Amino acid sequence: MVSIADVAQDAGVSSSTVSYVLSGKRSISPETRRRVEASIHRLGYHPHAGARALASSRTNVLALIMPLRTDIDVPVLMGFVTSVVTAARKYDYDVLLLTNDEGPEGLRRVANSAMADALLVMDVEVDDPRIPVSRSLSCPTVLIGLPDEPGELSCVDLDFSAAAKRCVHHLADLGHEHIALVGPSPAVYERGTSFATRFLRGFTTAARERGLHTSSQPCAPSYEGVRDCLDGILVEQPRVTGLVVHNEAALGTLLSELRNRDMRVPEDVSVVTVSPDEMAANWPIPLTTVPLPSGDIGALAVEMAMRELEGVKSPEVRLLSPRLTPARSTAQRH
Amino acid sequence: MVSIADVAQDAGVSSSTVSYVLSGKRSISPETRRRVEASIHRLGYHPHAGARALASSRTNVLALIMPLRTDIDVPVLMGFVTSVVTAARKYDYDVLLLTNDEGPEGLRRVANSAMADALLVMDVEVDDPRIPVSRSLSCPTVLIGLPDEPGELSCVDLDFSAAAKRCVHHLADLGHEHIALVGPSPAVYERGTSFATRFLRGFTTAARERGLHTSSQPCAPSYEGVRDCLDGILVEQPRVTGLVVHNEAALGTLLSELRNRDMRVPEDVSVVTVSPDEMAANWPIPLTTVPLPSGDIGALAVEMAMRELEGVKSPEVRLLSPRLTPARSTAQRH
DNA sequence: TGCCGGGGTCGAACCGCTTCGAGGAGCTCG
DNA sequence: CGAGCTCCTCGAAGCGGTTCGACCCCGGCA
Repeated sequence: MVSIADVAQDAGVSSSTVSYVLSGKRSISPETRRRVEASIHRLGYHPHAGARALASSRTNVLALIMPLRTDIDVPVLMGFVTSVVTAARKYDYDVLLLTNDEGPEGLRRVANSAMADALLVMDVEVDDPRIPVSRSLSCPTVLIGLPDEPGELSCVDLDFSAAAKRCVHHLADLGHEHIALVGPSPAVYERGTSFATRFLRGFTTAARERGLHTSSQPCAPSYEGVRDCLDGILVEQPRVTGLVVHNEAALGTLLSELRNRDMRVPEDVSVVTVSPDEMAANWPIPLTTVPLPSGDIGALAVEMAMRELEGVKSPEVRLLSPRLTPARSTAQRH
Repeated sequence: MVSIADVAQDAGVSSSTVSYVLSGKRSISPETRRRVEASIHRLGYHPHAGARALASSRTNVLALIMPLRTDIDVPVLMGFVTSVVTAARKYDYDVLLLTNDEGPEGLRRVANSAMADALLVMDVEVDDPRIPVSRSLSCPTVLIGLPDEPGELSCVDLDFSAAAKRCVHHLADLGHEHIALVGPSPAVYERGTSFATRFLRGFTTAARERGLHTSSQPCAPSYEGVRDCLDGILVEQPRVTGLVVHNEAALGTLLSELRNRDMRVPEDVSVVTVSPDEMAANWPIPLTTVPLPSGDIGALAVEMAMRELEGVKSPEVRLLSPRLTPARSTAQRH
């Protein structure tokens, strides 16, 4: 392994000089800098990450805690993960990926053994056991999601309440009076996942404001789940003409099932959905969508972590405002 | 931060004794061990990862290099990622997640700066620039996928050739004589992704053996892509009664489109597909499937890396044999 | 001419852990 | 009774960086 001493010798300087060339924390004469950089390049020197972490108590690593669930929307999850990794690299950070099956103890392990400088926690629940732990950790933490009591922790998320309202207003503006929400899997509600409840609340609030008749049903992402969900809705709202779908995984099956039942989109029923950026256009009918900007959220989470590491920024809660992209799946009520 | 010296002092022993308690590399009297463990627990001691890596030149970290593509099957990718992380934890390893947009240089960076003990490379192409680099790295590497020349590197993958054959034989056994392959996105073929070509080869070979008429088309995962793909197939094989779908992302759209065209499954056309474990049952018609065991593959990749780290095992190529799970989407030809 | 100041470089201490050689205690055996 | 073991524990030397104080050299100024 080529070490800083090798570079120093090769360049005819001391190893501290090499270190300063690398970190830029002291001024170095142009000539020396040139020689050192040449040696670094020629020897293919890469600083030993462990040694660096030990000496500087900085790892240049971000820990990302990922849910290990099957009921969650996989593309959205993947969107977070890739955007976090990509954004982190821009700051010369790498990403350590953890699953939350270690529970809160996993956070403690990673933070206390100095494997990462900051924690990004995904899929936080309304009352998440990981929150008190990370608060006690003196390690900057950014939550992707919004718990009931963020306390001193930063949060980023889509403003799901506003997103739901936007969907409802869109349908109301088109004259729909009976609308329904196809929600996430029942399990998502049961464990108190924050975005689901926020969306539901936004939905009902906006519908009440506009004087709409509503129904809302969770929806397991299997064929049976979709069928039951639709049955449930039609019992509660036989005259439903507008559907808000907050369940990416069930979307395809739902559209098939609508056609099975001769409910044409958008002639008989308008459909508006919350789903990952790219997917909306790839359906037989282009869907009216509130995009879920997982890329933006991931990148923002990284940025907030960086600000906290620089020490310049205190924790904050950032909820991105939703856009709605109209397409052919929603229409004026007949 | 609580260090090994704190523990040592608390337990009334030297820090090397604490180290040996932790590593088990020398025998320790039961009484001493008990005291040390109590102190560790009471102080909440976690060894400093960087210091440990520096001293032992072992990081207990695996680097996983992930593709950053949109044309790849996201759930499969996610299956790899989660199973790798989960399996790694069983060996007390963590996972550093990299994207391949750093290219081969990223591998070198991570290996040379001693951030990981081994490399797991996903989505390898037939002639992948990362292969010569990782071969030069003296860092155990496991490829998920199968390049043309693995050389001294380990590989794990599903035997896609066998998988294709199994699909073909299944259809042939049911009496189908005109079959077609709905392949992955054109981009996947263009960049020489190994599994696509292996599958295609298996498909044609088996079909020839059985004397079947075939067509094969790549398929972009949009509605237009599916439509064009189906059009192409029907031009080449107007009498097609069997479809092999090797494109998870397009599957839903494809099934809708078949119904649009009044091609009933399985009465008019049988459909067999390669797709992630869980999904097969969640369609309106349960699908005959060759499961793509991403969980097994990920776990196996980790295991192989561990063997190599222990130094007991030399590189090897492991191709998992496919199973075929019959369901209602394939039937005897009418 | 002598002094001061600052840019550029060096040496050494340290970060927290692993590991190796050494050594003390207690035992057996000749 | 001492030599020779085994079993357990200790001390110290690294591992490869960062960082701080010290030092040298040189130019400017009184």
